[in-house]
Amino acid sequence: AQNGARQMDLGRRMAGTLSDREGAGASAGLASPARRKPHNFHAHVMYTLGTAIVGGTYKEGQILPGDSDLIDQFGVSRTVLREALKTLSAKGLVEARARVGTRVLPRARWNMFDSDVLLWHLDSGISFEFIASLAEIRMAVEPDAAALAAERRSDEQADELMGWLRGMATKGQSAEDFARNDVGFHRVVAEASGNPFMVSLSSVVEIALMASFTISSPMEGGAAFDKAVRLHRNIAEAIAAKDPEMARVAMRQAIQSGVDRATTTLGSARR
Amino acid sequence: AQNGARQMDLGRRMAGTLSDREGAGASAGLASPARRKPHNFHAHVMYTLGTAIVGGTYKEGQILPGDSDLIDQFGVSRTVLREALKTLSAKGLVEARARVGTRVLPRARWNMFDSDVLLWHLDSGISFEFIASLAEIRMAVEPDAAALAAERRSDEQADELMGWLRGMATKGQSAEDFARNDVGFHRVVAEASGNPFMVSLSSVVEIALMASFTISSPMEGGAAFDKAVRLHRNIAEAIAAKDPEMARVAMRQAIQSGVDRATTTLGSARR
DNA sequence: CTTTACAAATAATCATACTATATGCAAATG
DNA sequence: CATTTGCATATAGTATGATTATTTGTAAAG
Repeated sequence: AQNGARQMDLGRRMAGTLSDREGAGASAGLASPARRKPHNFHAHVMYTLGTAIVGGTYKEGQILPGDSDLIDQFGVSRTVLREALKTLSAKGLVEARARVGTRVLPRARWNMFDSDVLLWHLDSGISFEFIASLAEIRMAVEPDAAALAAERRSDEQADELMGWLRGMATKGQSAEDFARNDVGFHRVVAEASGNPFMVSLSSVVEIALMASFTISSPMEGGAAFDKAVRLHRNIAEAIAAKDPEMARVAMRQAIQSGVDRATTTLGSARR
Repeated sequence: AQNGARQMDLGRRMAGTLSDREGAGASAGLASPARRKPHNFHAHVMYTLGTAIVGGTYKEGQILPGDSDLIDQFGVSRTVLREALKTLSAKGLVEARARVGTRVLPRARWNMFDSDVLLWHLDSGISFEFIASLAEIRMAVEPDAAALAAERRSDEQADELMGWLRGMATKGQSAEDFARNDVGFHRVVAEASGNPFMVSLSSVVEIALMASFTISSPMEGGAAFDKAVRLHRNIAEAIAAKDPEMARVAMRQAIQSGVDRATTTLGSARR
């Protein structure tokens, strides 16, 4: 029952499916606006399955539907489906074995430092504990990164830091612009640390910051804005002065301040 | 020039290629013995390209050969090649764009916390700086993980910790067994921290520890062995006593000791 | 009860054809 | 002459059907 003159309308059928996805995927796409990644079939399947797994629709150890079922469900070819599954496998979410199917791996094997996995977590319901965990990791790594940066920074990097700081201090900018400057600042600190792992962690920090700002931006209150700028200035100055301990403390304060703001806002919104 | 009665010997040809790879891949496979992952075509292509990129054969920003070239080079089908590239893409090593090819992304976008990426780094020449970076990350995160574990551990986890410690303290075991116990110990600490990111980092720690032991195992010297066991006992006891600060300090000492041993051995071997 | 052999299910691989998309060049336009 | 527009082309993306490999459950043999 799967033959006939079907090859003729392949193009039309595919175009139609693309449009359908564009329309149906709007609800999912809204969660993260202005993502400039090209969202093709493969990305759509990956996102849907990824959020379903992270969100608990498919629990750990569970076998998710076989190839043919998923093909029907998504209306894509086996090629696309398999590439999506391979991608999920690469991120440690699933493992495919012959005769048993594709199994969801235990959370311990998920690569939490993967940007996509992180985004899926945020998209599938932002939990208080998750934000706390994010904060703990930042609190563990970034102060050390700042200290290392104070020891190893180049002059150019010190200048870059001041540039982002000036951006943050600009009055009247949008919350998104402020976040962008904040992210840039922290990325340069990571780069200046000279440690590739710290740099890799920047993508995590980036997502954490963006998530924080969707909860509460320091732009809203003038006092919070001034405080954020002042704390970041302390970091930049400590790194410029090549003072590791001061950089460590300053970074700790800046992170703590941001986390406090986000958690209190989220906490009051819960009641 | 690519037709004829080829479909007839597909099976034979594939079986032959598999055997060839098994033989030719021995040089690459030797670097990591007893890896129980099923190494299929896809894994072979991924490993070869992955190490080539990480090792600098393909530099950042460079376009790697087109699909057809790589198909010829590896003797695999388009499906396999594309799945391998998708996997590399998932790990942030490359990005494919129509009309330009598959480009190697800047190192800053590589996911350094991916087990494969990490292994490829170690396989493509172990550098002094890389080990130092690994140590810096451990030093930043694991003491905090130990402190959190001291606050949040369950009684079962405290018992588990003691179990792994007993394993480490066992006399006359192989260096590999000792490493396994060490890895288990640190993984339980991460789990007890209750932070999924710490758990995810365990795979990094695992690889770091295994790499350290290929350089120098504390099994070699009796004094080093006793010291390692003693330092780990301090951690376990601090966590059992729910003393975060003591756990933090103890973990710091244990890591420092291991790193010192590895670096001095590596340093003296260099001269 | 253990081992071995077989069968079935499922992922893995292959081959080919076609579509979508981005880049560069050329022609048209101001 | 500079700028924009359109088209050709190269490359990745997608589709489909067929075949092989591998694992596991089950049944038969010991």
